[in-house]
Amino acid sequence: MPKISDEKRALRRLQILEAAWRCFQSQGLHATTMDDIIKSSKLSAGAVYSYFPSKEELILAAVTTSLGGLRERLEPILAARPPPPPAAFVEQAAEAVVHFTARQTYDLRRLALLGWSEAQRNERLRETMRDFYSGFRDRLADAAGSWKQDGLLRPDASPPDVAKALLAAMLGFVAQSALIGDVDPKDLARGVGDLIRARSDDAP
Amino acid sequence: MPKISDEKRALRRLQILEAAWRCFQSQGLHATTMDDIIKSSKLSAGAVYSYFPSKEELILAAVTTSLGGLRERLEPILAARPPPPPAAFVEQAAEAVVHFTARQTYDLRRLALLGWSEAQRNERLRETMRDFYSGFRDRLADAAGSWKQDGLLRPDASPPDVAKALLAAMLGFVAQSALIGDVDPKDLARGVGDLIRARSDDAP
Amino acid sequence: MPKISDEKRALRRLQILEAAWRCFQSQGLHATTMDDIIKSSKLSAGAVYSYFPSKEELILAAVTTSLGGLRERLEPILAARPPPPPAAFVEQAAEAVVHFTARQTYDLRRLALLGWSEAQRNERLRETMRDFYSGFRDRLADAAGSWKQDGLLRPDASPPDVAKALLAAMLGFVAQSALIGDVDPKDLARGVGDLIRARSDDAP
Amino acid sequence: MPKISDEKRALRRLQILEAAWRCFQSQGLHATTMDDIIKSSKLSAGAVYSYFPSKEELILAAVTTSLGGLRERLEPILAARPPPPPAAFVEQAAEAVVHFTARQTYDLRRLALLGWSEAQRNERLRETMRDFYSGFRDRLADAAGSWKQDGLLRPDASPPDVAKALLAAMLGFVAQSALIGDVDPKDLARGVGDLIRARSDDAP
DNA sequence: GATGAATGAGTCTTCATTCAT
DNA sequence: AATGAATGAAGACTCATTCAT
Repeated sequence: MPKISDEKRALRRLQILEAAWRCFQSQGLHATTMDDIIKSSKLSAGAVYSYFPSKEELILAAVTTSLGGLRERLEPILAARPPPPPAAFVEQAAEAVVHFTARQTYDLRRLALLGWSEAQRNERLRETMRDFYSGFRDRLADAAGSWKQDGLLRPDASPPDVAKALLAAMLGFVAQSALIGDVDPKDLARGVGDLIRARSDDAP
Repeated sequence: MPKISDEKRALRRLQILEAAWRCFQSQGLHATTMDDIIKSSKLSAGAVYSYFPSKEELILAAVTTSLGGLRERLEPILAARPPPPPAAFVEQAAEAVVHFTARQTYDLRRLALLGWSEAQRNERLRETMRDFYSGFRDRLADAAGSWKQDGLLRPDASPPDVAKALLAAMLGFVAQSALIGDVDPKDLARGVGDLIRARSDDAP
Repeated sequence: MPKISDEKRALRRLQILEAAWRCFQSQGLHATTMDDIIKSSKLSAGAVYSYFPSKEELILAAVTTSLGGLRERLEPILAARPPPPPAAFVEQAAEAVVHFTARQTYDLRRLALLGWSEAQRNERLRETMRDFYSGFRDRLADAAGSWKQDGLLRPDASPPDVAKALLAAMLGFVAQSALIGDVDPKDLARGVGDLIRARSDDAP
Repeated sequence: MPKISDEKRALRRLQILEAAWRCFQSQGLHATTMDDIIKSSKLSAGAVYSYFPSKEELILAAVTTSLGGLRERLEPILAARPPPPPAAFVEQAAEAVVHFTARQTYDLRRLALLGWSEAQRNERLRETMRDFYSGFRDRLADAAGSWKQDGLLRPDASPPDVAKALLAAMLGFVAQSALIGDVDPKDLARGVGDLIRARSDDAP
């Protein structure tokens, strides 16, 4: 197995994936035909099918790869110890999502919504996403545990629930910015911060 | 003078809509064929098409009607003065989403994700959703204004940003519970509450 | 059987026929749906079907009735004795076609082309048309016989062939004016006249 | 670099066109389903659609191609100088129509009537036909001018009107032979000749 | 009788996938 | 290995006709 060939293969794969991202994002998963992707990738039908055996696999790969890229971006934020306090944390994670978008030919936020929808009827995709998001949530819970330890959260705070709230904020940021479009990470962080600075005796 | 009463017409319409909800939610918007809906509605193709002129219209109606029902459920929560404090507010709104779901033959959360995805490529649906969600967010901003006035939020809090954060929490609750499935309104409220009770001097 | 009812029936029939003419002429025979005709006639589906048991019958009636009207218009021209000489004859007949058109809500020429086409695949229509046109041609042969007797045509002229040529001129006038649109009866008569006045020794 | 040669492509195209001609002519334009043509062409639906993007295009191509073939046949007759005298001219042109028919798998006369009818509601077809027939008529007017110059027509004859009369004779020949069926080019020529030899002082 | 809602077979067209060259 | 022409099952939608009210 010559090395060049492997490299070439990886390149080709990416070429197809990028074509798929472009198409999916502008037309949606189902309205995109294999022919659209084939044309956009500048390869032949046979070539594309030799890399991805079906449209479903291609969708799965497109989403999985995308999620993998995001995970890499998120990693340093999640790994920081001590973690940045909640509002800053949310802002940094939202920035990662936005920057990831800007860097590539595709918009992660729109692709995410497509993936969520598809996950409703695609078992494998659902599992992939569940793993990704619950893995992320576990890391958030770790961060919350750390905040609690540092006294940033009260002793009776529930890190898993804080993680749920923070994941909701993140997912909701993605949805909101794809659907309405006028939210940026700073807005979100400010809103979260304002809530954190609220008079706590009225919070049940 | 129609041979069929307005009442009956409305009933038939609902019959089709319920069939559509059932199908959409179990198979997704595009994987559902008109024939699935026709069979499920126990009507003929022609009859279905006399109520909804195309699949696209049917999708639009299914989503719009659903959103309308949710709006009604949310109304009393949004209209309460003074509004319940943030965490309670979020809990009640999330409860409305969950209860709405339980009451009908369909799961609003799953349908919502399908709608978000479809809105990426359907202009009219996108507008409908943008109107709905930004209308909802405006009401959230009103509530935030009220909290500020009552001293629940600090004088320098930004109600629009708080609204963005709260909408994100709501949308994210929907996504998270459709994707992972183990969140309930109380978890969310507790997490939000824990954040609110956080030591604010570390919130930037 | 009350007389009013019969009159009313005839009126209704005509009302439907006129609707059919309008639709056929603007959309063609097959692109016109029964619903178009029903709407245009201001009657109900059931009512229309009580007058004409199928679309095919309606087409047949529309064409037959139309042809009947034309026959009446043509009759005096065909019955004149001695008949007008060839060019004048052609002009008068063409005028009858054109005037017939102007008098009604429909354009006989366009309807004729639709009928010719339909006659290719509708046995009954084909027979109706064949009867009509060959009956007309027989009358033209009579006129040609008369011209021959009067010395207008040479003694060796063939009245049946002259009739074929004249029928061709008439049918061709209809087709040409529907397809190109810039022919009027006077043009046709002048052209025919110019040919008749040609130097006959070069005609084989 | 296509896997299939241009030659083969042209052959396949013709294969489909011939299937379409067969079907159209026996069932009419609208009663012919794409499936009829697909079956008759021995190709698959997808293959047929890769050559003709819609039924309408196929109809247009069937008619246009057919007209093109006729034009070639007519060309030498129109190009002869001096042109044959009127009756001979008409006979030769009618022969061309008849022979064209015999040579192929289709009957040009029947197809022509279908095309005329369709042209009523199809803009592009109407233009194609108008161009074809008025182009042909222009050539007829040239011939008439030549006859006039040669003294075959009187000095006051109107070549454009003579062309209209001759085009009418040709179109009418097509219609008459499709509708009644007992006319041949010789009959037509004889009838025209008899008219030309008529006593001209009675022609207005 | 009259109405018009309902029926459902039939149409055109698309598109994921294959396989001969 | 690569190509892209071909396949054909499946989908959205229409419309002549019927029949319950």
